Amino acid sequence: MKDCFSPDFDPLAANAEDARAARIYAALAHEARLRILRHLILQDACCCKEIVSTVDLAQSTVSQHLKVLVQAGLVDYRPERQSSRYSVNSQALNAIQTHLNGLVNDLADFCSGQRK
Amino acid sequence: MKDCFSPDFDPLAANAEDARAARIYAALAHEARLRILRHLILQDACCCKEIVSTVDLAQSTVSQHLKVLVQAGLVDYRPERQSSRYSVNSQALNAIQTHLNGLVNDLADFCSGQRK
DNA sequence: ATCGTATATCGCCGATTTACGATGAAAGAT
DNA sequence: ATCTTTCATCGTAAATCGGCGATATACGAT
Repeated sequence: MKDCFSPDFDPLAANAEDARAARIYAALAHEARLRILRHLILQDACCCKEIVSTVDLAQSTVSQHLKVLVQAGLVDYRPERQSSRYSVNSQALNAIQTHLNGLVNDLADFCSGQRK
Repeated sequence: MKDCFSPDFDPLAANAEDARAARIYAALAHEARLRILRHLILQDACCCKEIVSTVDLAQSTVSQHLKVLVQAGLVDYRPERQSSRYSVNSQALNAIQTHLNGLVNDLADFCSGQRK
């Protein structure tokens, strides 16, 4: 547990996790990508074409969105002979959940006046 | 609980929550705004100047970032005589946490092969 | 060898974001 | 009345995003 109340604690110190978290939040910040991600969650290891068929976007656009998700680490990519396979990276999803929980918990701690 | 396994469930149906969630994720998708938000969490009801002093950015830039957070609903804004007051909207923070939990839980349910 | 399919990438564009300095408004201080 | 402080907004420039069609690659099928 972070010691947020020690005298030299600086909540604004360069936070390496924030940089990574910001990239993941950015990947989540588009309705189409949320749809794609949810599809991948419920139907693992999809190919690009299948996703195109469920989203009203051009194939090239979907490919771009998938690339964003992959670069953020939220989705794993396995190029296959005929059709590539995309699947959710549950670790990354858990990581961003943890990051967000950290914010919310800080708030909860503050509201309850809790000290270490 | 959403019935994700009913025959006519469509995970890709237009999801009104996704639009709002995407806006909030976008607000979180910047390191400076994460810093600002964390500062507001640990030190409620800050004025703009105080935040400027903790982030290496121009006052106008900070003001813009605050505007993004306010428009996303993550931060409340109360213009004051001398110095405006910004404070975290815990409801919005909880809402986005719930949205993210929804994704993660869907994944967990899928992995465990759980059915209703 | 040619065709069809699936996919990634390129080039282009309009829109949006991010940053800054400058300016103006509101209010307290002198 | 005149400064000073605080803050939002405007204008601007650079960068990035989001979308599309076109194209290139890879491979199975004919």
